[in-house]
Order: sequence, then structure tokens, then C-alpha cells
Amino acid sequence: MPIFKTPVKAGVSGNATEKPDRKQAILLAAEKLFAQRGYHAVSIRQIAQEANVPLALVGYYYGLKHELFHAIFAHWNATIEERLAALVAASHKPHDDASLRLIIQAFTGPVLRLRASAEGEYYALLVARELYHAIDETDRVLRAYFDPMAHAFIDALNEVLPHATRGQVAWVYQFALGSLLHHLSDGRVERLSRGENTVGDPEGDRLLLDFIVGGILAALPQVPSSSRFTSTSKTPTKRRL
Amino acid sequence: MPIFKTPVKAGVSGNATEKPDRKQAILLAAEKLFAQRGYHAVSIRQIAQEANVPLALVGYYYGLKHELFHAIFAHWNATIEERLAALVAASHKPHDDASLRLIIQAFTGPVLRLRASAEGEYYALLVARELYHAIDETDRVLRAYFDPMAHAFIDALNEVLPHATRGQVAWVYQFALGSLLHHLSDGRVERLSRGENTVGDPEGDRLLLDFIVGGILAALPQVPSSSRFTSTSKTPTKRRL
DNA sequence: ATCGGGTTTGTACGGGTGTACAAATTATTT
DNA sequence: AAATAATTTGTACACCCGTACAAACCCGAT
Repeated sequence: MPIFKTPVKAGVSGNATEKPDRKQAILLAAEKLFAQRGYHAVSIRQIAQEANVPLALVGYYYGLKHELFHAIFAHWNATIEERLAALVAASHKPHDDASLRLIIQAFTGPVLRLRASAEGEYYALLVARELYHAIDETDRVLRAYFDPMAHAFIDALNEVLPHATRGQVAWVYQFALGSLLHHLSDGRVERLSRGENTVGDPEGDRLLLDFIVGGILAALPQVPSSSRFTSTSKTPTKRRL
Repeated sequence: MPIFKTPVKAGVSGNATEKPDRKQAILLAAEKLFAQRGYHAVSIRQIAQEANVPLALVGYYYGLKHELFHAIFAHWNATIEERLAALVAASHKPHDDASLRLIIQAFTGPVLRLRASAEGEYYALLVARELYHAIDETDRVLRAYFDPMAHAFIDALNEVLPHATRGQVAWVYQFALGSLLHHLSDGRVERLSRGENTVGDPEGDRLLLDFIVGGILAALPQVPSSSRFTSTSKTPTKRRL
């Protein structure tokens, strides 16, 4: 029975082309193909071919198909922790007008840099693709890896926007996430701008930041919300302090 | 050879349970399953079972699988035209501070109402799911049915925001679309808000409108943009007038 | 009653799917 | 060198897939 261990001579320094490291090649190929075509549209045989390994090897290392999918997110877990680290750095200084912008920057920055990098490009695309409509296998990944981060960001946002309920903050968090995810895998903007924009253009990232910050400020109340007629449900009591 | 005609006695009034209209049942079942699980994760046999028809009937009426997929969007084409009609209604009055809000309302309103309705619920979900990452079969649908609408909205936005380039407007259009699509299929907000929000809550729709309008105003220049240092590419010449 | 077109159905074909498994090969330890 | 462990590979199984097709069925028109 296979034990799914990593190769023994993995991270040895020196000449690189010694060990092709087929295990990681499989993970990279799966990442790329899942990101490009979606989980159900990719077969294990295609992954094996992309990684230049025989079919049976992917099962040997990663077991079932959904376990291979899960392994991708387990591998990139460090990126999420980077986002959280940037969040606490932005959150633990006195709140001023720039706090919100810092939080959003901590939210979008790491994943946008990952998207622009060579190694993390497909992972960022995969996140944008599969984390959107969670079902089946992708749902477990979402809950395990991304829900804690979402709660941390919502808490941080609620702290700089104390006059909004946590529910309202959750709404705008999802709006912001939607625009971010769509921007990550946006190949259409070139066509829609009639060639004016390109996919890697940092102007898009900058505009996204302005868009999210401005959208949050416009959607959420800045003042103690004295009997706002719009609150239809739940207790509109301010929560912290 | 089958000709794919609609049943002869289709829209006859009176007692409803006369003709089950299997053809439309197939379309509805496909709509539902595609929306819930995605194109590649649904088999024709599952669609036939959901519609309570034998397998061969779906091929008889709709031909190949991607043609069935296409037929869904052809059927709901009226909704897109409603959005465009609301757009020209909002666009053909003198521009004031409320013009932008009207345009965004024309953008989000019809599809949000469709999402809330019983008939169009799954179509709205399907749009949100498949129109996101266009590949293969879904790509042709995107170009044929949704690109014209996108260009119309971008043009209208550029008219009320004349100091932004068309490329910038295309960026924020995609941001707005991302937040809208994510909101359409958002089942996670209940969990993230710890039960404060529910999926059908109109407060979410209202907040989305504020979010998009505020985001656009914050991201795009309101003044003639005299030598903004951020414009890296392309001619920043204002386009119309 | 006969005809003929639209509709319905069972079935079968070729091919791709995920997964399992026993051999063969290579590496590591005794 | 012998033995043990890890990796690699070819192959086969059972199953589901999309699609095609020829019969059977229904029903109004001739």
C-alpha cells in the first residue's frame, strides 16, 4: 500500500537537474490544468501527460483525485498565512483614515503578487476559479483553508468600521472578494477595453484597490447609524464597544 | 434526421396537466443541474433523469451537449434585452449625479430580480457560474450573448464619466461584474456573517448597489485628469468631446 | 383504414474515466 | 553482498460517458 511520502532526496542544493522530482511535477501539472479548465474537465491521464509521468504515478503519490486537489491547497497554505500576517500588521496600529486601505491591501496584495509571479500564477487562477462556486470536493477546501481567513478579515474590517453590523461587513466582504476573484482570472478585459488594457497591467490592480475601498466606504455607515431606515432585519445594535 | 422543432400543442391555455411538454422540462432540468454543478460535472443521463424523460429524448430535441447548453442562453435572451432597455432609459436623460446610479441599477436590477424569481433562479446562477471563466463551450456563449451588453454598459458609463478613459471604465466594469456575479451565487455569506444575513435578503442587493457606485466614483477620475502620474500606457486623451 | 410525420423509447457502440495491483526497477540500509 | 524499502511502470477492471439509430408509438389528415 502506498504511503504518499515525499522523495527522500528532495531539497538538496547544488545542481538542479539531478532529480526531476516527479511528485512536484504532478502537483504543478494538476494546478495548471485545474486552473485552466476546472476540476471536472481534467482527467488524471491529462495531468500525467502534462507532468510527463506514467498514469499510475499520480495515484501512487496523491491517491484519489480529490485528494490531489486538496494537496494543491495544502501546499500553498503559506500564502494564506502571509495574507493573515499582513492583516494583523495593518490591524494592530491605531485606526486612522488609512487603516481601511491597508487592510484591503493586505487582502488583495499577496494574491495579486502571486498571480503575477511565475510559480503561483496557476494557483491564483485556481483559487479564483474553484473557490467561487463551492460544491463537492471544492467545498471542503473552502471551509478548511479560506473561511478562517475570511472571518479574520471581516473582524478587522468591523474594527475600523465600528458603526456597521457584522452582517453588513460580511456583505461587502463578499462584494470585495467577488471583484478580486473576477479580476484575478480576467482575460476579457482586453477585449472589452478594445485593446487598451492588458491582463498584467498594474493599473488594474491599483484601480481595484480604489474600487474596493471606495465601495466599502460608500456602502457602510460611517456614523453611529441613528435609526437608519434601511435596517430591516436583526438587531442593529453596534457590537463592539 | 431530427429537426428539433417545438411541440405542436405548446402554449395552449386551459388545463395545464394535459401536455407535460417534455422539451421544456429537459431545458429546465439542464438549467438547474448546470447551475448547481457546472457544465462538465453534469451528464446527459442525469439531465434526463431530472426531467423524467428517457435518455434519447434530450438528444432528439437538442442534439449535442453543447447545443443544449447554448439553447439555455438562447431561451433567456429576453432578460438581457431587458437590461439593455433599462440601460438606454437611464442613459437617455440629462446626466446628473443620479445617472451613474441609474445605470448600475439597470445593470444589477433585472438579473437580481431574476435570481429572486422562481423561474429564473437557476438561469441567474448558471450565468454567475459559467460566465466567469469562459472556456470551451461557454466561451462562445459569452461572446455571442454578453459581450454586446458589456460594451453597451461600458459606453454608457463612459458617457457619465467622460474624464476616464475607456480602458479604465472597462476595468471597473469588470470589478462591478465580479461583485455582482459573486453575490448572485453567494451561499457563503450566511456562514461568514454567522447567521446574520440570509441569501435572499434585499439588504444585500441594496448594499451591492452602494458598493458598486461608490467604488466606481472612487476609482475613476471625476475631473479632467490633468497629467495623472498613474497613466502608464496608451493615450490618456479623453475620448468623447 | 391507410398513410405519414412527429414523438418516444430501448439499446448498443466506441471510447474515456478513476482506480487498483502486481510486477519491475532503483535506492537505501543492514 | 544481501536484504529491505521506495519508486516506477504496464496493464486491466468495471463503469460511465456522449452519441447514434432503428424500431415502436401516437395522432391528425387523407
